[in-house]
Amino acid sequence: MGACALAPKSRNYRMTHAYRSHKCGDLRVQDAGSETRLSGWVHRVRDHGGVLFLDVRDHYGLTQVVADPASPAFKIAETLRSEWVVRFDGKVRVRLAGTENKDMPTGDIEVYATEIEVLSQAAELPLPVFGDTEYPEDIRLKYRFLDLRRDRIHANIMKRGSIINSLRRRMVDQGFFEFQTPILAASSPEGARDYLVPSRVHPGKFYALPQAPQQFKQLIMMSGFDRYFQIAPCFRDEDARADRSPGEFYQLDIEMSFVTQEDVFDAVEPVLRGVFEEFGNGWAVTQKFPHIAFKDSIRWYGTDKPDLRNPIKMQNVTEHFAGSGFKVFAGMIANDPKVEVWAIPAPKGGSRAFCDRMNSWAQSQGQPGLGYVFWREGEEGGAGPIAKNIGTERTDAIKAQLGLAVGDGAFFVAGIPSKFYKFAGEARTKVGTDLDLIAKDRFDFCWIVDFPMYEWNEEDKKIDFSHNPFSMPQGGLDALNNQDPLTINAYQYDIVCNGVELSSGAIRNHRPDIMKKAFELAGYSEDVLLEKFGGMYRAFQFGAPPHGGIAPGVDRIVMLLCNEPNIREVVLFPMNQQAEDLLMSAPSSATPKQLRELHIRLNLPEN
RNA sequence: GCGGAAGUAGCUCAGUUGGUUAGAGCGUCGCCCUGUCACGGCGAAGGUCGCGGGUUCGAGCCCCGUCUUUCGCGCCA
Repeated sequence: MGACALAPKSRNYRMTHAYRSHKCGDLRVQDAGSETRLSGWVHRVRDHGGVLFLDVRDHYGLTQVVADPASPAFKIAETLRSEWVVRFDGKVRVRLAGTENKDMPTGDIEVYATEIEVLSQAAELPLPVFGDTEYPEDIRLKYRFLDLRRDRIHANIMKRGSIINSLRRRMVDQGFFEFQTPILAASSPEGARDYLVPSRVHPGKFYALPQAPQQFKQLIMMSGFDRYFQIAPCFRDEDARADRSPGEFYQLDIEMSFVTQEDVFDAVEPVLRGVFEEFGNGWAVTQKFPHIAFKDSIRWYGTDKPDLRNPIKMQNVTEHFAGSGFKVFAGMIANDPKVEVWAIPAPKGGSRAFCDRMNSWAQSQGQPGLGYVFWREGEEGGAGPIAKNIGTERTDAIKAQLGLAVGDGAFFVAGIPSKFYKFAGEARTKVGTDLDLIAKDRFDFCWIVDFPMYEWNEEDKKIDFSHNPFSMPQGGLDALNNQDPLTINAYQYDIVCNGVELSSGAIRNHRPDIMKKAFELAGYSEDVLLEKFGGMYRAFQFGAPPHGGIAPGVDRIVMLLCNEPNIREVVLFPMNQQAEDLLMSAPSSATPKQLRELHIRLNLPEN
C-alpha cells in the first residue's frame, strides 16, 4: 500500500504474539523458510479449486497467502470472504519461478497457510475496498471506515499526518512555540457566522467556537510571548465548497512580535517551500516567492489569487482602440475616461476555431462576446472582424506590445476595469487551460501584498474595511489623517499557490490611537471598538508590541500535495455539503432534559 | 436562499423515437477448476427504475412537483 513507505520499520514480534510476528508489508526472500504469523483483512480471494490464493492486507502492506488441500487450513481458507479479519500462521516460501509479482514489495514470497483463525467476519460490502472505482459521496461518508481502508485515501490521510508533523518540526526548528487557545470562546462580531454553544450556567448566553484564534494569538504577543504557532482548529458556520469543509478546518496559525512584513515572509517561506519540496513528489517549487501588489494582480491576472503556472499576463491596450475604427470600443473609450481595454494574449491560439470557441464561451458566461484578433500565415496583419475595423497599423502595434507572432491570438475585454476584471481573469484561465499552457508538475507560489485598507460599500454608500480591520495601515496615523482612505494600503498579504489562496496575514495595528482613527474612517466610534473588541482593545492600552502573523490553511496544503481536488479526500471524517456527519449522525436532536438544563425552547420552522 | 448536474440490482453503469418479460460488469450464493495476482468456466438469486402526481392504449424514457447527493453563486473579517 502507499502507506507502507511512511510506516516505521517493523518490530520483530515473536511467534507467541496473539496476532502477528510480521506485518503484511514485511516479508522478503530472505525470510523464506521461517514461520510467520500475519493478521489482517482478506483483500482479495483467488480460488482455483485445488490451490487458493488470498491477499491479506494490513496498514503496512499486502502479502499473498496460499493454501492447498494438503494444508490443514484449507477447509477454513475456502470459506474466507473479502474484508474478513483473519490470523494466518504459515511458512514463508519463495514463489515458484515465473509467478513473482513485481508490482508488490512482498511479491517474491508467499505464506503457505498451516493455521487460520477468523477474528471477525464482514457482511456484504456496500462499498468494495478492492479496486479504484469512484463511489457516491453519501455511501462513502456513511461507510467512511470502509472507504478509509482503500489505498488512495488511506495514503492521503497518512500523508496529511506526516505533513502536519513536518510543519510542526519546521516551526519549532525556527524557534516557534506551540500554544493552545480556547475552543469555547467569545463570539466575534465580524466575519463568518459563528457556531454557538449554549451556556448552562448562564441562561440565555452562549459561547462561540473560534473562527480562528486571531484575537488570542494577538493577546499572546501582548502577554510578552514571542513566535507563537498552533495547528489550530477553526470553526465557521458557512456553506461548503469542494475546497472548503463546512464547519471546521485547520490552520497553521502563526504570530510574531517585533516584526515587519518581511520578517513574517522570511519565517513562513522556508516552512512552506520545505514542506512542498518534502511532500511534492519532486515537483518544482518556487524558490523565492515573488511579491505581487494586489492591484497588479488584478490588472495582470484578473484575480487576487493568480495561478502563475499560467504564463498569460494581461495588458492594457486601450490606446490602440481609442479613436479606432472598431466603433464599439472606441465609443466606450470616448464616452468615459475610466474605460479601459485589456488584452489577453493567447500564444498558439491563432485559429478561427479557437477564437470562436472562446467567443461562445464568453456568451455562455453572460457576456456580449469576446473580441479577438489572430495572426496566421497569409494574414500576418491580423485576422478577424476587429482586425478589419482597426487596420494593420494598430494590430501590428498590439502584436508588438503583447510580444505575439504569427500563429498566436489575443482577446479583448473593454469597460470599467472594476466591473470586468473578474471575467477577464476567468477568460485568462480558460485560454491557458484550453491551449494547455499550464504546467502540471509545479508549485508556483507568490505573495500578494499591498491590499487596500478600505473599499467603497456601494450598498450602504460608505467606506468599509476591505479585509481585517486590525491590520496596520501603510503610512500609519499620518496616512489616515491626510490621505484619501480609498488609496491607503494595509500591511496585509496572502500566500497563493497554483491559484489557491493558502493563507492571509497581516502586520497588526498595535496602536490604540491609530486603531481609533482607522475605525472612525469606517464610521465606527470608539464605543463600538470597546464594546465589540473590548478585551483586545484594553490590552492595546498597556504596551502592545508591534506584531504580525499569518495562518496557512492546512487542509489546502494537504490537498495540493496529495493532488486532490476535493477536501473530503484529505480529511478523515468529513461532513457532507449540508454539514452532516452521515456516519455518526450529527447534528442530532437534544433530549428534553438537555434542553431544559440549557434553558432552551425550540422554535422550529414550519414543515 | 439561488442556479447547473446526477439518482435504474449490494456497488459501478447501459437502456435507441414512448412499445412485449428492464440488461451488463463487479459483488453475493451454488457447482467446477493446483499457480493466480482484476484468475477462469457454468448456473442462480437479486429491481416499487429516488418519491408523488400528470399526459398516453402504453412511461425507466415526456411534463409538473418533491426529496437526496454533488458542483457553483450568495456567504467565507
